[in-house]
Order: sequence, then C-alpha cells, then structure tokens
Amino acid sequence: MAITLSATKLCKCLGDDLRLSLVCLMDVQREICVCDLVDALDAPQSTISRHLAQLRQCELVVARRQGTWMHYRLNPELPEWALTVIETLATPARAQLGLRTPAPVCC
Amino acid sequence: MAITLSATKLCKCLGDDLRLSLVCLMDVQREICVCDLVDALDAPQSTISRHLAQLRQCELVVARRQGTWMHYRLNPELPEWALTVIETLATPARAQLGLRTPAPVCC
DNA sequence: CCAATATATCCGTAATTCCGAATATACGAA
DNA sequence: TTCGTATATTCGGAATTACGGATATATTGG
Repeated sequence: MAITLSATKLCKCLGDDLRLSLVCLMDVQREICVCDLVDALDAPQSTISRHLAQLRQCELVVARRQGTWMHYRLNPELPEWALTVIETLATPARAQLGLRTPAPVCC
Repeated sequence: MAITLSATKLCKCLGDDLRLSLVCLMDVQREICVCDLVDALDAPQSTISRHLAQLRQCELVVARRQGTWMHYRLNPELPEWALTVIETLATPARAQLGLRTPAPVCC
C-alpha cells in the first residue's frame, strides 16, 4: 500500500488557506487533536472536519482515535519530496496565515 | 516591487495538471516559447494561453516578447522557498504528467 | 440504557474554476 | 495597407469545490 500522491494532488490539498493551516499545525505539533484545530482556526467544526476528511482521503494525514478524541498527524509514509514541500512552505505559510501556535489545551 | 506570492497562491497555481506542466517545462528549459508549450502539451492554444496568463498574474512567470513570439520563464525574482517548492515538485511531477522534454523547434 | 462530548457526514446552495470556440490584438513581411 | 502567423482575451456554459447548519455516529461515564 504505497502512497499514491501526485504532485498535483498535493498542491491542490495545500492550495486552500484552511487546509494549509491544518497541515502547518500538524507540522509544528507532531500530533494534534481536532478540538485544538477548531480552537486554533476560526471556522465551524463541520468545515474543519470536512477538510480533514479530504486530507485523509489524499493520504496526506492519518488519524488516531483516543477515546472520543481524534488525533491527526502528517502521514509518516509521505514521500520525501512531499515532506520537503510541506516543510518549505511551513514558514511563509505561517506568516501568511497568521498562525499562532496553539497551546495543547485538551488531550 | 517585491513579489507578493503567498504559499496558498503558489499551491493553487501548481495544483492543476496543465499549469504544473507549464511550470515544469519552464524549469527545465530556462526559457520556452508558447508554440513549444502548445506543442508539448496536448491542449488547445487558448487554454494554454489562459493558464499562462494566470501564472503571469500570480507573478510566477514572466514573459518576453521577441517579434511575434512570446518567451516565458520562471520569474527570476521568486522567493527562495517558492523556487525550492517548484524544484522539489519537478521530478515527481514530470513522471506523473509524462512530460517529454520538447526539442526547441521554433524560436 | 441514557446523557454528554467529540467528531463525521449529509445535503442544498453559493462560489469558484475550467473549458474552448470565437474573436481580438500584435507584429513582421510584402 | 494587407496578409499571415503567434498569442491573448472574451464569454457563456459546464464542472468542481466550498460552505455550514442539521443530523448522524462513536465513545465514555453514570
């Protein structure tokens, strides 16, 4: 089950403020739960959950359930080049999106 | 006239097969003219021109006129991170998109 | 089983993006 | 000026994507 991630698909995933924010937050914090994502980004829960589902479907991220909480993190099996892209974008993206690193409240 | 290119905007530009192909071709060949792009990618001229316009508007590429021909190349003033992203994507993208490096016919 | 919390999915609508034929423009040559 | 080539723009419709309230599902604790 090698990851089938095309360059185009990766870019599509990252080409949206909300999804890019999600990915950046996962890049900083190794793992982060949905409540913290909802808390950090100013968007309704259903919207965030929908974008997370999309990132999951593209295999960009993986989720782990712990009780009621879901913890998301970047897919550890991402190809090198994808990780490089994400990490290269992280810094300018955080500036652009005004991401405050959230304190892990819950979990 | 610093380039105002956000991470999101870059990803949006690269998140389309045709535009990613265009950028990859410009990454290989320092400069390439529209007829070669039309020749290399199997798409109507108006479609290619429209995407080129979009890349221009995002300041990802610049054009130089030489007679009737237009030569496109990556904007030399792109920020480091943008160049890194493009070059990181280039190899997997070329494989994904089946880009044959075109022989410079015209120009 | 019931209630509460966390998260996911549905679904109708709005917004955005894409397409390509037709048309317009720019330039060089005659 | 007129023609031919190269490229750009227009525009209406198709396709895709995004939104978020309402609702469903999952899990824990009582």
